Amino acid sequence: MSKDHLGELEELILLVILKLEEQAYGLAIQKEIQSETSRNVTIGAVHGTVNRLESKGLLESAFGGATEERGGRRKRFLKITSAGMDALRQSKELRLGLWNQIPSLAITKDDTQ
Amino acid sequence: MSKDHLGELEELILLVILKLEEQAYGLAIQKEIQSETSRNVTIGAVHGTVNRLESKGLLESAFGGATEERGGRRKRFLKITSAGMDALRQSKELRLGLWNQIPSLAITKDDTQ
DNA sequence: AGGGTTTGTTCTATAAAGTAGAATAAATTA
DNA sequence: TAATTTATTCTACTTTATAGAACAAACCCT
Repeated sequence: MSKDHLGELEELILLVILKLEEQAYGLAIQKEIQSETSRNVTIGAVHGTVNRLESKGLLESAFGGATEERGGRRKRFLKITSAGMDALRQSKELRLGLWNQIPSLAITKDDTQ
Repeated sequence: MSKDHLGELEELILLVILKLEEQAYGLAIQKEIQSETSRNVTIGAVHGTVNRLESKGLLESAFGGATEERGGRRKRFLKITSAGMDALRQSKELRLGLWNQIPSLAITKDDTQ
């Protein structure tokens, strides 16, 4: 079927949310993208994309409690759904499949952990 | 710096062009995407993206000669530039880096050729 | 309580990327 | 030169991504 693939920023944000685990919220995502890719994505772009992903059912959000002994508004924490994980895995399979058909991009043992 | 990343379809098309080697042109790309991903991208989408990639210097195009003993218009063959290869490699490094920080997505020897 | 500071999300406008398919063009065959 | 085949180009539209200012909610201090 068509139209189930992730946009480029959508995929990046899902991956960063997984990496951040319990500390995944808008500003943290923005900072993580900056440090991981030297790319300056604005906070509006992050939240806009997060909202889109939530409406597609690929992630869920919930506001954290107040009083973490700091000032500032409550954080909106993000969590990947199983549909979100499926989308990420599908994207990974697609790329691995193509890379491995192209000698100069194929995965080798150097790429493993 | 910012703004050097590939769109989702841009990356897919570059990879397919590499795979198709000397037979990379619009219709062949469309068919390859269909068979590789079960995704129906229209021919207009393919050429639009190819044009954008060419104007960014990530690929080059040249019309094939006539007379291949068939009917039909000349093919516009596509070839990745070194800047295009760099962009693909950078995209690969970014994903490998993130996947390998996420246990359930990390690359294992099963993913190698 | 009121004002200031910090931390974070929401909102509005625009640009870029992707979708869709009809129109058109160039080649061969008859 | 008309019909057929193969392929690109064109036009309009939708979805994604970019940008940053405006706004909100928590804390601290006096």
